[in-house]
Amino acid sequence: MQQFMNLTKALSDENRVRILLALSATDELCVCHINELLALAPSTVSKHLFLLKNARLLTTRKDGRWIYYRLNNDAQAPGVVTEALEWIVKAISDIPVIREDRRRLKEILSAPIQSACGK
Amino acid sequence: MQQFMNLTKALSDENRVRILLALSATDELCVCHINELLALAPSTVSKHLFLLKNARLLTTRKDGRWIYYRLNNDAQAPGVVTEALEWIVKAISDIPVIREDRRRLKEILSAPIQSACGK
DNA sequence: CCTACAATTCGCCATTTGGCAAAATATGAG
DNA sequence: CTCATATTTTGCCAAATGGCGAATTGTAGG
Repeated sequence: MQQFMNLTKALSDENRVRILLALSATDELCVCHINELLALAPSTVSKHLFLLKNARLLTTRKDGRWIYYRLNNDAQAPGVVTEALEWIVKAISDIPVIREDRRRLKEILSAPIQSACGK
Repeated sequence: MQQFMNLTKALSDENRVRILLALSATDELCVCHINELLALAPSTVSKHLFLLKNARLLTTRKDGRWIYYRLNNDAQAPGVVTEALEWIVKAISDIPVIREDRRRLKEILSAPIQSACGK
Protein backbone atom coordinates (compact mmCIF):
# COMPACT_ATOMS: atom_id res chain seq x y z
CA MET A 1 0.00 0.00 0.00
CA GLN A 2 2.81 2.34 0.93
CA GLN A 3 4.34 1.96 -2.50
CA PHE A 4 1.05 2.57 -4.26
CA MET A 5 0.45 5.71 -2.20
CA ASN A 6 3.93 6.92 -3.17
CA LEU A 7 2.69 6.68 -6.74
CA THR A 8 -0.58 8.56 -6.25
CA LYS A 9 1.09 11.22 -4.10
CA ALA A 10 3.73 11.72 -6.77
CA LEU A 11 0.96 12.37 -9.29
CA SER A 12 -0.86 14.85 -7.03
CA ASP A 13 1.30 17.88 -7.75
CA GLU A 14 0.94 19.89 -10.94
CA ASN A 15 4.65 20.57 -11.41
CA ARG A 16 5.45 16.86 -11.11
CA VAL A 17 2.76 16.06 -13.65
CA ARG A 18 4.26 18.63 -16.02
CA ILE A 19 7.67 16.96 -15.60
CA LEU A 20 6.20 13.60 -16.57
CA LEU A 21 4.47 15.04 -19.62
CA ALA A 22 7.62 16.85 -20.71
CA LEU A 23 9.49 13.56 -20.52
CA SER A 24 6.76 11.84 -22.52
CA ALA A 25 7.65 14.11 -25.42
CA THR A 26 11.46 13.79 -25.31
CA ASP A 27 13.21 10.60 -24.30
CA GLU A 28 15.25 12.22 -21.52
CA LEU A 29 16.06 15.54 -19.84
CA CYS A 30 18.68 16.79 -17.40
CA VAL A 31 17.72 18.71 -14.28
CA CYS A 32 18.71 22.11 -15.61
CA HIS A 33 16.30 21.80 -18.53
CA ILE A 34 13.47 21.10 -16.14
CA ASN A 35 14.54 24.04 -13.99
CA GLU A 36 14.11 26.31 -16.92
CA LEU A 37 10.89 24.79 -18.15
CA LEU A 38 9.14 25.07 -14.79
CA ALA A 39 10.94 28.23 -13.59
CA LEU A 40 11.62 26.72 -10.18
CA ALA A 41 14.72 26.69 -7.98
CA PRO A 42 17.09 23.75 -8.61
CA SER A 43 16.55 22.46 -5.08
CA THR A 44 12.81 22.38 -5.63
CA VAL A 45 13.13 20.51 -8.90
CA SER A 46 15.51 18.08 -7.27
CA LYS A 47 12.97 17.32 -4.57
CA HIS A 48 10.25 16.72 -7.16
CA LEU A 49 12.51 14.41 -9.13
CA PHE A 50 13.32 12.47 -6.00
CA LEU A 51 9.62 11.89 -5.31
CA LEU A 52 8.98 10.81 -8.90
CA LYS A 53 11.93 8.46 -8.87
CA ASN A 54 10.94 7.14 -5.45
CA ALA A 55 7.50 6.38 -6.88
CA ARG A 56 9.29 4.41 -9.64
CA LEU A 57 7.95 6.74 -12.34
CA LEU A 58 11.44 7.83 -13.43
CA THR A 59 14.86 6.33 -13.91
CA THR A 60 18.19 8.12 -14.07
CA ARG A 61 21.35 7.96 -16.11
CA LYS A 62 24.50 9.78 -15.12
CA ASP A 63 26.71 11.38 -17.75
CA GLY A 64 29.55 13.40 -16.31
CA ARG A 65 28.19 16.33 -14.36
CA TRP A 66 24.71 15.81 -15.69
CA ILE A 67 22.01 13.45 -14.52
CA TYR A 68 19.38 12.55 -17.09
CA TYR A 69 15.89 11.55 -16.10
CA ARG A 70 13.51 9.48 -18.22
CA LEU A 71 10.12 7.83 -17.84
CA ASN A 72 10.20 4.33 -16.39
CA ASN A 73 8.09 2.80 -19.12
CA ASP A 74 10.31 0.01 -20.39
CA ALA A 75 9.18 -3.58 -20.60
CA GLN A 76 10.67 -4.38 -17.20
CA ALA A 77 8.91 -1.51 -15.41
CA PRO A 78 6.14 -2.50 -12.98
CA GLY A 79 2.73 -2.76 -14.65
CA VAL A 80 1.14 -0.33 -12.24
CA VAL A 81 3.71 2.31 -13.20
CA THR A 82 3.34 1.80 -16.93
CA GLU A 83 -0.42 2.01 -16.62
CA ALA A 84 -0.21 5.18 -14.55
CA LEU A 85 1.94 6.81 -17.22
CA GLU A 86 -0.39 5.70 -20.00
CA TRP A 87 -3.37 7.06 -18.08
CA ILE A 88 -1.87 10.45 -17.39
CA VAL A 89 -0.35 10.98 -20.84
CA LYS A 90 -3.59 10.05 -22.55
CA ALA A 91 -5.58 12.25 -20.18
CA ILE A 92 -3.77 15.58 -20.55
CA SER A 93 -1.51 15.53 -23.61
CA ASP A 94 -3.88 17.95 -25.33
CA ILE A 95 -4.52 20.56 -22.67
CA PRO A 96 -3.08 24.10 -23.08
CA VAL A 97 -0.54 24.00 -20.23
CA ILE A 98 1.05 20.86 -21.62
CA ARG A 99 1.02 22.04 -25.22
CA GLU A 100 2.72 25.25 -24.18
CA ASP A 101 5.30 23.29 -22.17
CA ARG A 102 6.13 21.20 -25.22
CA ARG A 103 6.56 24.30 -27.34
CA ARG A 104 8.88 25.91 -24.79
CA LEU A 105 10.77 22.67 -24.26
CA LYS A 106 11.56 22.53 -27.96
CA GLU A 107 13.00 26.05 -27.70
CA ILE A 108 15.03 25.21 -24.62
CA LEU A 109 16.51 22.08 -26.18
CA SER A 110 17.38 23.71 -29.48
CA ALA A 111 18.66 27.08 -28.26
CA PRO A 112 21.96 27.98 -30.02
CA ILE A 113 23.56 28.78 -26.66
CA GLN A 114 22.00 26.63 -23.98
CA SER A 115 20.60 29.02 -21.43
CA ALA A 116 20.00 26.60 -18.62
CA CYS A 117 23.20 24.58 -18.48
CA GLY A 118 26.33 24.42 -20.55
CA LYS A 119 25.63 21.06 -22.15
CA MET B 1 -5.69 20.93 -15.83
CA GLN B 2 -7.52 21.94 -12.70
CA GLN B 3 -10.01 19.12 -13.12
CA PHE B 4 -7.29 16.55 -13.74
CA MET B 5 -5.43 17.67 -10.63
CA ASN B 6 -8.64 17.31 -8.64
CA LEU B 7 -8.55 13.69 -9.76
CA THR B 8 -4.94 12.97 -8.83
CA LYS B 9 -5.27 14.83 -5.52
CA ALA B 10 -8.36 12.81 -4.68
CA LEU B 11 -6.34 9.63 -5.22
CA SER B 12 -3.44 10.80 -3.06
CA ASP B 13 -4.94 9.95 0.32
CA GLU B 14 -5.04 6.40 1.65
CA ASN B 15 -8.47 6.68 3.26
CA ARG B 16 -9.99 7.96 0.03
CA VAL B 17 -8.40 5.10 -1.88
CA ARG B 18 -9.88 2.66 0.63
CA ILE B 19 -13.31 4.20 0.06
CA LEU B 20 -13.00 3.69 -3.68
CA LEU B 21 -11.92 0.08 -3.27
CA ALA B 22 -14.75 -0.61 -0.83
CA LEU B 23 -17.19 0.73 -3.39
CA SER B 24 -15.61 -1.41 -6.09
CA ALA B 25 -16.75 -4.46 -4.12
CA THR B 26 -20.33 -3.38 -3.32
CA ASP B 27 -22.43 -1.32 -5.70
CA GLU B 28 -23.17 1.44 -3.17
CA LEU B 29 -22.66 2.50 0.46
CA CYS B 30 -24.11 5.14 2.75
CA VAL B 31 -21.88 7.45 4.76
CA CYS B 32 -22.41 5.68 8.08
CA HIS B 33 -21.08 2.42 6.65
CA ILE B 34 -17.90 4.16 5.54
CA ASN B 35 -17.60 5.81 8.97
CA GLU B 36 -17.52 2.43 10.55
CA LEU B 37 -15.22 0.84 8.00
CA LEU B 38 -12.57 3.55 8.29
CA ALA B 39 -13.15 4.40 11.96
CA LEU B 40 -13.16 8.12 11.24
CA ALA B 41 -15.43 10.93 12.43
CA PRO B 42 -18.49 11.56 10.23
CA SER B 43 -17.27 15.04 9.40
CA THR B 44 -13.97 13.66 8.17
CA VAL B 45 -15.64 11.06 5.98
CA SER B 46 -17.95 13.70 4.62
CA LYS B 47 -15.00 15.82 3.57
CA HIS B 48 -13.35 12.86 1.83
CA LEU B 49 -16.55 12.04 0.00
CA PHE B 50 -16.87 15.62 -1.14
CA LEU B 51 -13.39 15.53 -2.65
CA LEU B 52 -14.05 12.21 -4.38
CA LYS B 53 -17.34 13.47 -5.77
CA ASN B 54 -15.75 16.75 -6.79
CA ALA B 55 -13.14 14.75 -8.71
CA ARG B 56 -16.04 12.99 -10.47
CA LEU B 57 -15.02 9.62 -9.06
CA LEU B 58 -18.31 9.16 -7.20
CA THR B 59 -22.00 9.84 -7.72
CA THR B 60 -24.72 10.09 -5.09
CA ARG B 61 -28.29 8.95 -4.65
CA LYS B 62 -30.51 10.24 -1.89
CA ASP B 63 -32.95 7.91 -0.13
CA GLY B 64 -34.73 9.55 2.78
CA ARG B 65 -32.21 10.45 5.46
CA TRP B 66 -29.48 8.44 3.80
CA ILE B 67 -27.17 9.40 0.97
CA TYR B 68 -25.67 6.55 -1.02
CA TYR B 69 -22.36 6.87 -2.83
CA ARG B 70 -21.23 4.75 -5.77
CA LEU B 71 -18.36 4.69 -8.23
CA ASN B 72 -18.85 6.85 -11.31
CA ASN B 73 -17.99 4.10 -13.78
CA ASP B 74 -21.08 4.02 -15.97
CA ALA B 75 -20.92 4.34 -19.73
CA GLN B 76 -21.52 8.10 -19.56
CA ALA B 77 -18.72 8.73 -17.06
CA PRO B 78 -15.66 10.61 -18.42
CA GLY B 79 -13.04 8.29 -19.87
CA VAL B 80 -10.30 9.68 -17.67
CA VAL B 81 -12.36 8.79 -14.58
CA THR B 82 -13.18 5.27 -15.73
CA GLU B 83 -9.55 4.63 -16.55
CA ALA B 84 -8.42 5.95 -13.17
CA LEU B 85 -10.79 3.58 -11.42
CA GLU B 86 -9.68 0.64 -13.55
CA TRP B 87 -6.05 1.46 -12.81
CA ILE B 88 -6.44 1.72 -9.06
CA VAL B 89 -8.72 -1.31 -8.66
CA LYS B 90 -6.41 -3.47 -10.72
CA ALA B 91 -3.37 -2.21 -8.83
CA ILE B 92 -4.39 -2.83 -5.23
CA SER B 93 -7.35 -5.21 -5.09
CA ASP B 94 -5.09 -7.90 -3.72
CA ILE B 95 -3.13 -6.12 -1.03
CA PRO B 96 -3.77 -6.94 2.66
CA VAL B 97 -5.35 -3.63 3.72
CA ILE B 98 -7.95 -3.88 0.99
CA ARG B 99 -8.66 -7.56 1.54
CA GLU B 100 -9.21 -6.88 5.23
CA ASP B 101 -11.51 -3.94 4.40
CA ARG B 102 -13.61 -6.17 2.19
CA ARG B 103 -13.90 -8.76 4.94
CA ARG B 104 -14.98 -6.16 7.49
CA LEU B 105 -17.34 -4.50 5.04
CA LYS B 106 -19.14 -7.79 4.59
CA GLU B 107 -19.59 -7.97 8.36
CA ILE B 108 -20.81 -4.39 8.60
CA LEU B 109 -23.35 -4.84 5.83
CA SER B 110 -24.73 -8.13 7.11
CA ALA B 111 -24.80 -7.39 10.85
CA PRO B 112 -28.15 -8.48 12.38
CA ILE B 113 -28.52 -5.08 14.08
CA GLN B 114 -26.80 -2.46 11.99
CA SER B 115 -24.25 -0.87 14.27
CA ALA B 116 -23.45 2.19 12.20
CA CYS B 117 -26.87 3.51 11.22
CA GLY B 118 -30.41 2.31 11.67
CA LYS B 119 -30.99 1.37 8.03
C1' DC C 1 -44.77 20.80 16.57
C1' DC C 2 -40.99 18.25 18.53
C1' DT C 3 -37.54 14.70 18.75
C1' DA C 4 -34.14 11.57 16.62
C1' DC C 5 -30.85 10.71 13.38
C1' DA C 6 -27.98 11.01 8.82
C1' DA C 7 -25.12 14.05 6.77
C1' DT C 8 -22.77 18.41 5.98
C1' DT C 9 -20.59 22.75 7.24
C1' DC C 10 -17.69 25.43 10.25
C1' DG C 11 -13.88 26.45 13.28
C1' DC C 12 -9.88 24.90 15.05
C1' DC C 13 -5.34 22.35 15.51
C1' DA C 14 -1.28 19.31 14.22
C1' DT C 15 1.13 17.57 10.38
C1' DT C 16 2.55 17.58 5.74
C1' DT C 17 3.90 19.81 1.64
C1' DG C 18 6.07 22.89 -1.72
C1' DG C 19 8.93 26.61 -2.12
C1' DC C 20 13.61 29.02 -1.63
C1' DA C 21 18.44 30.01 -0.17
C1' DA C 22 22.59 28.31 1.60
C1' DA C 23 25.68 24.63 2.27
C1' DA C 24 27.43 20.23 0.76
C1' DT C 25 28.77 16.85 -2.90
C1' DA C 26 30.55 15.43 -7.32
C1' DT C 27 32.72 15.91 -11.59
C1' DG C 28 35.12 18.01 -15.58
C1' DA C 29 38.41 21.73 -17.04
C1' DG C 30 42.49 24.46 -16.54
C1' DC D 1 45.34 21.23 -6.95
C1' DT D 2 41.85 24.65 -7.84
C1' DC D 3 37.93 26.58 -9.90
C1' DA D 4 33.44 26.35 -12.12
C1' DT D 5 29.28 24.03 -12.72
C1' DA D 6 25.39 20.40 -12.03
C1' DT D 7 22.92 18.34 -8.56
C1' DT D 8 21.51 17.16 -3.98
C1' DT D 9 20.93 17.94 0.96
C1' DT D 10 19.68 20.81 4.76
C1' DG D 11 17.17 24.27 7.20
C1' DC D 12 13.60 27.19 7.25
C1' DC D 13 8.87 29.33 6.26
C1' DA D 14 4.06 29.85 4.36
C1' DA D 15 0.28 27.34 2.65
C1' DA D 16 -2.38 23.23 2.17
C1' DT D 17 -4.20 19.01 4.22
C1' DG D 18 -6.43 15.66 7.30
C1' DG D 19 -8.36 15.13 11.58
C1' DC D 20 -11.96 16.16 15.28
C1' DG D 21 -15.95 18.31 17.83
C1' DA D 22 -19.69 21.59 17.71
C1' DA D 23 -23.16 23.65 15.23
C1' DT D 24 -26.32 23.38 11.19
C1' DT D 25 -29.41 21.30 7.78
C1' DG D 26 -32.78 17.99 6.19
C1' DT D 27 -35.90 14.30 6.74
C1' DA D 28 -38.77 10.57 9.03
C1' DG D 29 -41.68 9.44 12.93
C1' DG D 30 -44.30 10.28 17.14
